Amino acid sequence: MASEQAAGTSGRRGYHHGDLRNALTEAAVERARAGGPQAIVLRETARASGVSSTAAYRHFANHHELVVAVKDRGLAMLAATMRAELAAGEPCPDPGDEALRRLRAAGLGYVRFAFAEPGLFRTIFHGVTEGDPMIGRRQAAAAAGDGEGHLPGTPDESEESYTLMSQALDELVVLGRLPAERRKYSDVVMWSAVHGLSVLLLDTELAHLPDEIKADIVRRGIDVALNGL
Amino acid sequence: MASEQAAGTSGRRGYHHGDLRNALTEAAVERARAGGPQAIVLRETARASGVSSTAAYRHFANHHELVVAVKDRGLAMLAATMRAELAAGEPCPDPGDEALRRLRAAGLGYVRFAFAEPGLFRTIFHGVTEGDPMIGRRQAAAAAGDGEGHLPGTPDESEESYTLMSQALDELVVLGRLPAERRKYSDVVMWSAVHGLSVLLLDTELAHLPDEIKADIVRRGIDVALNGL
DNA sequence: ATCGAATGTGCGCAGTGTCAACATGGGGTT
DNA sequence: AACCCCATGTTGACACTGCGCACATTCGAT
Repeated sequence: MASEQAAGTSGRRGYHHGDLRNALTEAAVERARAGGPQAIVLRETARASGVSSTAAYRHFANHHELVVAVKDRGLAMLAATMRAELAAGEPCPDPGDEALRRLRAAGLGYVRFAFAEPGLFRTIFHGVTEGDPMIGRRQAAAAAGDGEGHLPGTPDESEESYTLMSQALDELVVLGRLPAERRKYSDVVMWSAVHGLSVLLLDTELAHLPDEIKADIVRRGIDVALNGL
Repeated sequence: MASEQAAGTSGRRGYHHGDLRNALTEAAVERARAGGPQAIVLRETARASGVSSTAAYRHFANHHELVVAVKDRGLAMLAATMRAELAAGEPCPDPGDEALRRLRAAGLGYVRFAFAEPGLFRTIFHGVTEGDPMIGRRQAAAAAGDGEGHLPGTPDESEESYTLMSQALDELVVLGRLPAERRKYSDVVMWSAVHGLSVLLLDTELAHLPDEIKADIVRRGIDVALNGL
């Protein structure tokens, strides 16, 4: 049969695609962006890549792994958005102010991403019920308190979005803007604050509020968290 | 045919069930408790109620409405848990302290419910993409600022869990423990704080942390929010 | 007693995730 | 350069889902 498939992103020259795993992931990401995690359907993703449904099983053990691949991309984009937000504002002269600015910017970037890519954001935090979103790599060898700031069982490496906020907090401690005793769970609390804001303003009655008000709420929420710390 | 179905919860005497809507909802709630929103599958729910799949469509327009019914039950249970938490601690003599205690208890109850019923909690906040969790009743007739505390587009009536926190905040203002200017988005911020904590400690690497540490984090998170307000 | 509206049943359709058996051809070995 | 292996794709099928349609049963007003 000579049916040249309309090769979407990366062409397929012959029987073998050459880069199917990527093509599938990208197609899945596109679906997730448009319709959230539920929109990631393996068969259609394969179809969109001009390939048979079962071909996907050569690159993903099952549907869930496809979703995980999308999550990873989403996480990367989240981190990118946060980094962009960091780079956007101009640095403050005082190192303490600068660290605080970075922390605030990181949080703002987090929420901004959620608003800009709700489908991906929802996909990142979805379908747990047995180990998922940032869960997975490395068992929680959790024996409490390693004395330092980081608590065990935390998504350190490989979770840039988390790291960005955590580092800013470390700086604040070094610069004396945050008492060391209060450092302990600050990263999680900060993360939880911006995450809560994102989810509520996205998946709740509050989603109907006009954008300006949402922005006010986000500002207020972040300020409250920073003050409280 | 004389096949007496093993009528699960509420018996079915004959051809007509008598209370199918409730039976279906309860069965669905049970599935959701065990497996989250994804576990709510219409056909099986009908099967569990000893009834044909399509019978469900006499009581729910579609699968989504079944899920909504479960959400409503979940919301009610959430409120109940929060109320229980309020009643648990003994009231403080000073009215200001008491209001603060209530606010903290409400937040704690929220998180406690999330931990106690993760399946229901996840179901409550799930599958949006077009109007859902507390969204739905009444369009956001949102014209900003009615001057008073409540902002338009907020789940006031019918959302007891929200009301509990909101009322405590109102009391704090009346008792002079919270400046009126800062009242404005405090309810949303408080809600978002406890929601963020719940989600992260439930659906994230952090879920692997030992319970005591989670409890510490929750305490810290709530304290930060209260301080920040 | 009768008849219409609720309510429940069976069957079928489209679509999904997944498996097993088979086809293809690119790359390393000779 | 010829050869064969095995990673990669393909077809077909199974079990399951949500949902619509036509039909059966029964409850409650008349």
